[in-house]
Amino acid sequence: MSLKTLSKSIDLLDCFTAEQPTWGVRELAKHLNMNTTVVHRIVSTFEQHGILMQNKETMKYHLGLRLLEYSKVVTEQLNIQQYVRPLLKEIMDATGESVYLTMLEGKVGVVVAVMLSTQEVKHIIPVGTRGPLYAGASHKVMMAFLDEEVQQEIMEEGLRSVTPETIVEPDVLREQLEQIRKHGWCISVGEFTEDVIGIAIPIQDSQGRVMGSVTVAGPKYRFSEEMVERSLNVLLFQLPFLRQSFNIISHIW
Amino acid sequence: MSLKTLSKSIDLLDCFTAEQPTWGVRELAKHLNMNTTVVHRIVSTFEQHGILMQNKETMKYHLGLRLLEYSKVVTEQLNIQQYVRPLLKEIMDATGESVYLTMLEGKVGVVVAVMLSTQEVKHIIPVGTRGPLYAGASHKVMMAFLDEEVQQEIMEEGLRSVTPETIVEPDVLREQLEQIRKHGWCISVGEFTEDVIGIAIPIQDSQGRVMGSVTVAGPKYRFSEEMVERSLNVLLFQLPFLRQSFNIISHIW
DNA sequence: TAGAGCGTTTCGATAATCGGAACAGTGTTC
DNA sequence: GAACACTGTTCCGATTATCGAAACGCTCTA
Repeated sequence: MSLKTLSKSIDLLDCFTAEQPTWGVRELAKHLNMNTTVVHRIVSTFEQHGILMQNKETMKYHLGLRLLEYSKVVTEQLNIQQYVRPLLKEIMDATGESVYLTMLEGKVGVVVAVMLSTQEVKHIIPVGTRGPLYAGASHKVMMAFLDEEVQQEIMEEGLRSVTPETIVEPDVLREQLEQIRKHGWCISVGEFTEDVIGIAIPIQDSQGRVMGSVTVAGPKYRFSEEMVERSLNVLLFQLPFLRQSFNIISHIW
Repeated sequence: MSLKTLSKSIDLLDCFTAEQPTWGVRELAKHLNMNTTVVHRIVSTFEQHGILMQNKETMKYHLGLRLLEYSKVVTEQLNIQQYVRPLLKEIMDATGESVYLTMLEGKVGVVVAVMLSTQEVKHIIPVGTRGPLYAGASHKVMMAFLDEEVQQEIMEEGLRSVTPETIVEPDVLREQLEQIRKHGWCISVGEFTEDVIGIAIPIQDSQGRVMGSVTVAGPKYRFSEEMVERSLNVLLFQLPFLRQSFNIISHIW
């Protein structure tokens, strides 16, 4: 069993998104079908701990700076600065395109580290971004190596378009996953971000379970056949080092 | 009044630090003087929401990836990428040293953006780091412009050494704050990090209230008198632009 | 094989949460 | 300028969710 009060409080916290980062008390109450008093108590408790902050002019609430500290602990624990980012940098230098480290969390992928291309035109997805496992190379390459029953569950929960290019046909997706397993890598065009190509390889632990993926991504027009092949070679060359870094991480996790 | 359950749950979350990022259920219960069952319920509720995660081998818990998303919303809201970081970059380019944007949160300072020096030897403090207002240039420069009663409260709560150089004498501190108000900037040596010089200016809103500070920091040996003066000039030159960026931010916050 | 440790579950006693109503503000409308 | 609508906030008795000792199932050590 779980704590109802805490669970509701977290649901409330989840309302604070990039799309709507500020909320009033009654506004939140309406949105969550909760009593105003209850929302107020939750919100003021969060405020006391720096997790929410109140704008004293508009009286509305927004996420607090304390959350930056939690996030700092997470990334430090992943040893991202020390182990992973140097590897991403090498891949970025060799390809010239943005590189992403994505991790598996249940049935979603989470971007945990980025190394941005130094070119003027580049692909940018911020750390912390989450998305469904069926859209985009970085996610599909993880989904392909999950148990079939989990894949089935994801498809039964419904495939929704992120972009017009997102695969929403279960049969098409199933066949693609089959191909990804066969090749050991995945290329997608515009499935998660329009006009962007992603090339991804999975990272597995010593028992062969997928933990995450590494992706090179950039604007379509820069990815000739030769460039695709080169990117893939760079990724596959770095794979053993990435695996090793992940083993260090997984000892902590 | 505040919610006891939620308050305790957040206290529990606060145990997960860089020093001790993983905890067992009974271990946490002992540390917090709480019942094991209670801790277990809190922990598993957090886990259901991705805020904590359990290592299925050691059975211990650690902070979850969901926290990265909250942090993403915070920084996006601050429009740090868009407005602030380019300014920090200019300061870094002009001085060659690491630059920090710190914000005031009650009686602590929180690092909300960094632009690291490209030199081999550099000062590094990660985003999300918190510290008392009496230690280091970035913090003292904010404290100096607070109401006197708040300053008094901070001193009454006790001044503890962060490094051997930290000012712990209330009278010395009071005089320094006086000087900072007079000059409009602050230089400190080794108060927050040993052998590191920090040069900071405050950022105030249109009503003159301190919102944060910007700091140039690097190893002591690189800061000649000339370099100190140059850094200060760079900071003061960028100040109006930084203020403007902060005004944009404060409209949202 | 016994013991000590772990995370987890159960269930009745307990105490914290809930929520309607009212308060104190601000800004808008007529 | 008074009535209204809207904020965030506080109060207090009824409600119900949380609490916690004890036990379970497991692993690891002696």
